[in-house]
Amino acid sequence: MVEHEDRLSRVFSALADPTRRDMVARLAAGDATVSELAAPYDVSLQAVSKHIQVLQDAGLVHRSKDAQRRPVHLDAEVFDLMTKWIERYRAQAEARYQRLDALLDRLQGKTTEDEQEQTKGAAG
Amino acid sequence: MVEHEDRLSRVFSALADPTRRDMVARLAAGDATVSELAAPYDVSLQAVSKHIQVLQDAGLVHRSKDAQRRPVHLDAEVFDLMTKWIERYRAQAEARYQRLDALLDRLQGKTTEDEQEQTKGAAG
DNA sequence: CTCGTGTTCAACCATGCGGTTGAGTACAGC
DNA sequence: GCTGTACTCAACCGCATGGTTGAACACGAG
Repeated sequence: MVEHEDRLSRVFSALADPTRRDMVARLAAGDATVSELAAPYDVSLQAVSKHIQVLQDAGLVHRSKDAQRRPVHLDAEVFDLMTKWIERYRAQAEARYQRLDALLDRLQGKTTEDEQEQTKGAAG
Repeated sequence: MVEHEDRLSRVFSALADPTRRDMVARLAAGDATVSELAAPYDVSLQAVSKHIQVLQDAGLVHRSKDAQRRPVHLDAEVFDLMTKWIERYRAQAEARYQRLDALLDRLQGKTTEDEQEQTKGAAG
């Protein structure tokens, strides 16, 4: 029913498979046909074809036509989607961590009111 | 029992679920207990508990103890793992794309026997 | 000790996914 | 027009996963 998984989910999901990640890694070095991609793995061509379909559905690659061959090309722009998501929350988490760090610093001084004078907010 | 999936696979896999991504997003704003995390979703507490387990197995979070509560804390360092992987291949792909671009510049005027339609919108 | 709260464990079910094999499609070469 | 090559489609299988419910565990408060 819920076939309409959002893009990010499809991208992460596609990259969750080691074989598919390896394919992407190799495609980063240049386009490759299905059989070329399949060569290193001990699986059927059909399985590889399916993997490519998954990558394509995630928008990570697209296939063109060259006679019987179907050269696969990496579309690296989708990476931005992930990177943005990751960076957003990492930054948030890190900022929070630093605030907490500073807060702990301040609380440390607050136990003895005298030490409040120590301005250690610049630390870090 | 191939439970020994590599780290990267577990991270990508964990983040492939929208609910789990949302949890991570909320955890970036600060720690939360299981019930707090579960509140917005229309699923059982047990389901949420399982999600947290998945995130934990991926090294994205860890749980501490506070009486009966199990505050969940985001471990954002794992993001680096992904970012590094992504950046590595994106850079490679982009470099290649630029080389190809330069090559095409040089070959300009020389048409091959098989004209390919460039449906690309070029660089964003 | 008992009770309530917060969470996990266990069993179960439906769906999805990675793999297979077998058949079908598309194209180049003889 | 056959034959071989490159690939996809379709059906099937086993297992992992996300969900459920019900029981169990851990702990603080009476």
